[in-house]
Amino acid sequence: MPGSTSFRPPNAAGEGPLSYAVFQLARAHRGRAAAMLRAMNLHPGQELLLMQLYDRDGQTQAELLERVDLDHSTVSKSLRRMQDAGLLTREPARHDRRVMVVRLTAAGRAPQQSITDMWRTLEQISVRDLTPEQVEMFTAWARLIETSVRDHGRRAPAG
Amino acid sequence: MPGSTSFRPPNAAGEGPLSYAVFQLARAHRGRAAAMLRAMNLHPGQELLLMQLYDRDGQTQAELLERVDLDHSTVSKSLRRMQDAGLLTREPARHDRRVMVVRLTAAGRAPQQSITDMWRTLEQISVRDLTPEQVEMFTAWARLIETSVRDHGRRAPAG
DNA sequence: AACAATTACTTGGCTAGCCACATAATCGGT
DNA sequence: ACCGATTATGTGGCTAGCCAAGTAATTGTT
Repeated sequence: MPGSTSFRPPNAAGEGPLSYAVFQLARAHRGRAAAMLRAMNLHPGQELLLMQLYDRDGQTQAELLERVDLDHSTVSKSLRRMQDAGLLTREPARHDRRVMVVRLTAAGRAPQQSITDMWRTLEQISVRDLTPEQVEMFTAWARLIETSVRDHGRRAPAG
Repeated sequence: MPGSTSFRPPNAAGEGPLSYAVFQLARAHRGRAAAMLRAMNLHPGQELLLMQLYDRDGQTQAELLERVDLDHSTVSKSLRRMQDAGLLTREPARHDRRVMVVRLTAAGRAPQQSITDMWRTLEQISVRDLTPEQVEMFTAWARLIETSVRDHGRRAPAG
């Protein structure tokens, strides 16, 4: 969060107040997360991969890919850097030598608690000025909007 | 938005449901915006700089910087690429030769309407499943959360 | 069994974005 | 007038993220 002074929305943003708010909120949010992650020598995005591996170690790159929903090249490169950093190992599976099995090292398992704490802290900061009910509604609506944005262009859910 | 299939949140994300929702919403949102921008040969982020220049042409790099609240190096590099793309010109101011004055070219002014339309479209998609009242509340809360996240660590407003 | 199609992953190339450091010009105090 | 801050911008170096193209292994088809 470079400046942190409040900045004025451009005129055209008036066409999409919600969208603009989402943009700005996301940048602030990600910036705060990045700052906290830096303290534990992680880069934003890496914690999501680690969290998936905390849920189940030894996953395939393709499995991780499906769960984090990023481009496969992004995951491939991130994992390689995390491997270089000693957080995990990757080795081809026996039955299918295309597949890369990803396993946490001790160094990769170490920050689990810190990451959990980080999420909790970030959440506490975020909801500071909202009631639990408001948080509930906001979160539900955020998921709703996400679905709208994701599904756009596809067939309607059913009817 | 690579996969667009719905993916499962990792366990640790349960520590911050709102934060996780914000993360995912932002990625979907930005992805959709990026797709629309690509159609007009722009990269995400560039439209914000253009919008600022639509509001007032001939701004200083420092002025733009303050308004978009990014790192100065990011703005510097983005503007250079946009200059290379023929969207704008940069020349040192006379009275202060450190300062770079940024001006739109015809090619830079051209996509103004498209950008405005893009924002409107993105907004319509986003709010598809919400009532105007819900949109209003969501937007207000998003700004509130943004403020919390931004202000965290600074001194209280007064006392 | 041979060969095309698919799958899993890698690599190259690009932009966004950050930090840290460097440079140039202006401002301020003596 | 000098010389140390301050200001405005640039550069280098790194990661995240995308797309497009490439490689290697497995599956499917005939």
